[in-house]
Amino acid sequence: MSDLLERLRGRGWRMTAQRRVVAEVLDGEHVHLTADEVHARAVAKLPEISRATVYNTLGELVSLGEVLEVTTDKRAKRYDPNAHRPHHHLVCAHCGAIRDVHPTGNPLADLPSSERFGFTVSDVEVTYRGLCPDCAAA
Amino acid sequence: MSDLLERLRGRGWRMTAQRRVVAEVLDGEHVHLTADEVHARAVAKLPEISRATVYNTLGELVSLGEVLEVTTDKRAKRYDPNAHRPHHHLVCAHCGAIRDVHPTGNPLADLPSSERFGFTVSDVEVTYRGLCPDCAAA
DNA sequence: GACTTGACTTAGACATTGTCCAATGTAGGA
DNA sequence: TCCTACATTGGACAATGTCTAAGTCAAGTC
Repeated sequence: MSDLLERLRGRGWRMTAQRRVVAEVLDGEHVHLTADEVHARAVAKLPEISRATVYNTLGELVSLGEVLEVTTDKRAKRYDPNAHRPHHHLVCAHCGAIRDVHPTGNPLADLPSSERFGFTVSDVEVTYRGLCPDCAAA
Repeated sequence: MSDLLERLRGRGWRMTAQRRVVAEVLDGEHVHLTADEVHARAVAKLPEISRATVYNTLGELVSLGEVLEVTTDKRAKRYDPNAHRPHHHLVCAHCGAIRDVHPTGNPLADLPSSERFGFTVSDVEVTYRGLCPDCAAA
């Protein structure tokens, strides 16, 4: 919970009301919010917070590795506070619903060095696509 | 080459100059173009083509399964004409360079049904991230 | 070849998402 | 308490994509 705030303080973050609110919004939610949704919820707690600050703060949280950026669709980036447990995503192609999933296997190991073209590969993002039960029924 | 045009005609596409140009641009390029880049190249061949038409046509090509939509970064969607050979992507986190890669293994098989939450999973997109040789050297 | 029709294209306004900047405010140390 | 560097603000701006009304044209029909 406020583990997050503690960690941030420990990293030399200057603690402002705005940053606390953004961290709280992410910390309290186990969903995948867009920047705008984060802003909307932050405004509910602190009406004068600006959009630029939310973007800045999200960017900083991402650089610090506290939050993951997920780009499941063409629209907005989404922010996933569940950064400390590696996982991937399952997205409904119709309604956009997102679930966290934990596949077996290790995709990084599946990329032979002959297929790496000299890149230093550090990360892999797997997005499964399909229809959620509701959309499949419709 | 004009296989693509033939297939499209066979599917009842009304063949217009604009659609032919967009199909040619994609067909001739083995790279990953953004919608705007496709538009720029289409304009070179047919100056009066409009942005809306390029977007429409790209959308149709994607629905028909002739072209893949790739969202490797927050910016623009990219269009990959290599839709008939399944592959994944390796992206440089610094300069955005993209390479097609062919990992071993089958990520779809790695998602147990207990992790599918009732979804009908039909597709998987794997994006490896890292640094390309040039950016790693810098 | 001319006609007809409905699908296609166009230009530009609009929407969404994200970035940037100069002016102002403030957290935290001295 | 005061200072100062860092953070925030608000609004302009940029990039990407969507929508619409009006005009255009491909392809079938005669």
